[in-house]
Amino acid sequence: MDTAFRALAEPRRREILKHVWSYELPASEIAARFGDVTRSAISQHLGVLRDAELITERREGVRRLYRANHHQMELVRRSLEEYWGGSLDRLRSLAESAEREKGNSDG
Amino acid sequence: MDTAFRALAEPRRREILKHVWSYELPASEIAARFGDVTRSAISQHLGVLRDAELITERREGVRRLYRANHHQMELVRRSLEEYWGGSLDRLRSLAESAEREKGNSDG
DNA sequence: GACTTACGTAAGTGTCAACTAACGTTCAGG
DNA sequence: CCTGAACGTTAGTTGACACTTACGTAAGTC
Repeated sequence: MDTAFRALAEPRRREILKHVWSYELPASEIAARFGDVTRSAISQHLGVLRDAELITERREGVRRLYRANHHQMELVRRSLEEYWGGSLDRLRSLAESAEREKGNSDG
Repeated sequence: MDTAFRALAEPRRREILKHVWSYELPASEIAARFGDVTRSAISQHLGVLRDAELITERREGVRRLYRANHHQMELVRRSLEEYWGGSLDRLRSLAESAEREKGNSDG
């Protein structure tokens, strides 16, 4: 879990995670979406995300398809909820109060 | 928000955050709860947490009382929810499915 | 004013992490 | 077997960061 937190601390990795959130993508396609960085760097980021179990890897011929692991992300979110006491009701009310705020810059 | 993610990446800071979650504490008291580290190190951690707006500072005489900023933590949690699409219903069902899992190591 | 308490801050050090460049590996086609 | 594509991996460098030690500072006491 600690590994997951460190993995998410890097903005680039959060971005990658979003790219492979709803459907899987090959490493080359992911790297192509980042113009200011090498393919190698992305590969290393994918390694970190995989170690943190935030993404899963599937091999298809010479390519490797990556996809977000929603389950692990859920565990991370639950970890944050523990600060509030872990109550599901309390979570709901807090989410609702935040709904009225609507203030956000990063994702 | 990016600052908040980096602040939370450090286990020690998450621990500090838990200590000042439900009531405020002076810096000395917080430092006293960590035997393997200097008071200075804790002070620096408090500075990082304050920059990330994850805690608030209140001065009382010579002491400085710290307390968790629940609002900012809520924003962080919301940032994670965005991955799922930000739906409140979907959030609830996911939290419930995770409830059946009950697998956790870190807090 | 001198002293103590409760802090933050600056300087210096060791470690980790993000990056580039170069190399190794696996799979498919001719 | 040779080539090329799509990857991961291994140096090696640079910057960030967590830490300790030493110092500075504001508030209270005498």
